Amino acid sequence: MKRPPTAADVAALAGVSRSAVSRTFTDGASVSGETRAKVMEAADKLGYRVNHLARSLNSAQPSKLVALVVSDMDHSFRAVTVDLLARGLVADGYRPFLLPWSEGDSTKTVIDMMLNYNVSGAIVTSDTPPAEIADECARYGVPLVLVNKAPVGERTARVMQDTDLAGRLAAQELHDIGCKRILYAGQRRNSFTIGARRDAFLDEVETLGMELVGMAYGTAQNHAGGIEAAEDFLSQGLEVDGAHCANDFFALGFIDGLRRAGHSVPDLMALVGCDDINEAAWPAYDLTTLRQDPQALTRACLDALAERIAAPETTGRLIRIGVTPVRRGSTRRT
Amino acid sequence: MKRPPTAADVAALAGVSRSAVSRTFTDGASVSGETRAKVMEAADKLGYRVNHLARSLNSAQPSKLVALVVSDMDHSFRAVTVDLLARGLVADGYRPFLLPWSEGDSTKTVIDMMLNYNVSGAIVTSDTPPAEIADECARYGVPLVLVNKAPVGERTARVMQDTDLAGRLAAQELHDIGCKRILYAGQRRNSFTIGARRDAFLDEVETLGMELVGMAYGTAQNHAGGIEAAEDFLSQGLEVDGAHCANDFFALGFIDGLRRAGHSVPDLMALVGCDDINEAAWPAYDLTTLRQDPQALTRACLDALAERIAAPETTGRLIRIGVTPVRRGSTRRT
DNA sequence: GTGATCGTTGCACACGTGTGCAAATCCTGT
DNA sequence: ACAGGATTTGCACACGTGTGCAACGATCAC
Repeated sequence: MKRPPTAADVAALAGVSRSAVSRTFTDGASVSGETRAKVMEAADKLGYRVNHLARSLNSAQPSKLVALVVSDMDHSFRAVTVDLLARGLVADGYRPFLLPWSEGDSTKTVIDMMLNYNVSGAIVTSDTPPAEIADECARYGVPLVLVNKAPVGERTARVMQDTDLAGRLAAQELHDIGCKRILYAGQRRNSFTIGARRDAFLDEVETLGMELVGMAYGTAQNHAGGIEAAEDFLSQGLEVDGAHCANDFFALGFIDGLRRAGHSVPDLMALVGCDDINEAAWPAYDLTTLRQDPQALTRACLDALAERIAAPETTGRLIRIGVTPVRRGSTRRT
Repeated sequence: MKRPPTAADVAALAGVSRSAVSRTFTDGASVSGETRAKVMEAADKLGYRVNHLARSLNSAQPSKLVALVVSDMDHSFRAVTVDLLARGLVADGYRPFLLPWSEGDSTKTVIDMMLNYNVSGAIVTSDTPPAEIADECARYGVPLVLVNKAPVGERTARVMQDTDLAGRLAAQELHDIGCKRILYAGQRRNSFTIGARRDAFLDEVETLGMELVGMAYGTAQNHAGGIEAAEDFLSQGLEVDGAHCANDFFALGFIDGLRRAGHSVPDLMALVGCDDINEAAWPAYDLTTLRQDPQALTRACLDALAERIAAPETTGRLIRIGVTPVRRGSTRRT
């Protein structure tokens, strides 16, 4: 097991100085075509690759490492987002570290990781906000982009859904098909984005002259939580003709919970979710929802990160991502 | 924007040599309690963190970086696996790079990434096998673990489902409830694991005295592919009482495709999938399947990787992960 | 008190790379 | 042929860390 070849090895074989090798692999450096050719040949023969770790040691060159702090990867929308973010980062020349974090985990590991490897930036897209992480980033001057999270610190950029628009659109969808008696189903203790969306929804329900008849709760914002919420709803004996769920995953569970009791959507009530995950379009559910474009979300994150890496002193910005209603069977009157 | 503090800064503040600082943060080094205390205080005041990039430059210490090459993150099982792998790696002190790769992408980026950052190992879990990646890893001596992929090279470890067992169990599940006329639905050009499982399935179908009536194809191994396969099946006018699908995602699509035409499972035919993704348990589908434990899969990968990092010269090994039948409504006779 | 032993400390080097600076080389115009 | 400029090259240093080696001081046994 021999160690990988270094620039010095290549220089020796090519009969030039080590500087020449370095310059050959540095964009915009001054090397003659002849030397470059000799170097390339020797490098190819030896299988030489520039060691980026050593390169980034030289403080002039930034490290190109970016931390990707993620939770709830089993949520379909999250998985897609992470995939797109990683792809985008790689395409832009960055190297994404994947740092899973879930409630209860120590934040120390994540923080150590970011600072020990002096990443040049971080994107945080976990639901429950580990404020410590943001604080430490701010303290050490690591550019930070938060996705769908409450503001933390002075200089962090934030990308989030236009929750106000989303909440209002959900209410309008129900209003448009003539709903009058409305239910909201979600988690009791909501995450930041979902909470804001719910508030906008409830507000618009009132504005449009519909009546909020009740709330149904589940303990998690996923399929299982939706089933619980359906049971909660049924146990209350409410009469309702339209509902909005915290997100699509929850809505699918809600539908399954209603079905288990012999009901069906939209016969029992019209239903609007949020996110437009792939599963929402499956014929078994055919869920009306509000599309949050993962491409747009991702692009905004990458732009914001690049901007903050270029000018770390900039004060934080908030970028809102729009939503589009996607009408499907769950709001189709039969 | 000031640069992060270095060991020299800490040494100056604490009034000791830089070596003392280094030794304070190195396990098993010889430092007196008094010096250690002074160093820790100074380090804390300055907010010093050891720079792991510089540390790993010293060839004695391995880099602790691991590449995670992944495709099809939108597949639920894949997302869960990646999450568990990343968690496990972080827990074991490694740092996972997330490298998305899909068919059509250049392998150059991935290979460059691994070699430029001289990762100490890599786990590849993309479906279509980029043999080049494995070849380059072998050439440069990067320990490699392949998940559910065809063998490549001499010294790569492989972790894969016991496809033979899985295929036979699928057939037996159908046989147990009295099926006689069997259908297989999947992709025409199968991935390695799915192909092997299909072969074992077809073999066992014959052994048990059932009849293979036909095949149905879709163009992708996901929900959309399953719908296509259902249409393909219906257009052939076959009579069938049991079927096995390439994987769960595909099976859910297959069910939806049959439903769209007014049929239902298991009334039209019994159905067995494979993987046991979360969605398979959803009441709308209630799919009988073969559980592939992601925890066991992940653990095996991490162990294999650790083993190969410790002794890179070892010849490749194949670790088989068992499967367990999970009986649900799709094979329940009404 | 003295010699031996052992834990602690600092110096200096190594790791692989980028780059400022000055020397050297090449090219061009007359 | 020669001056002057433009381009290329090599030297030496910097980046932040770990560690072998020798020196140093303390402790202990006699």
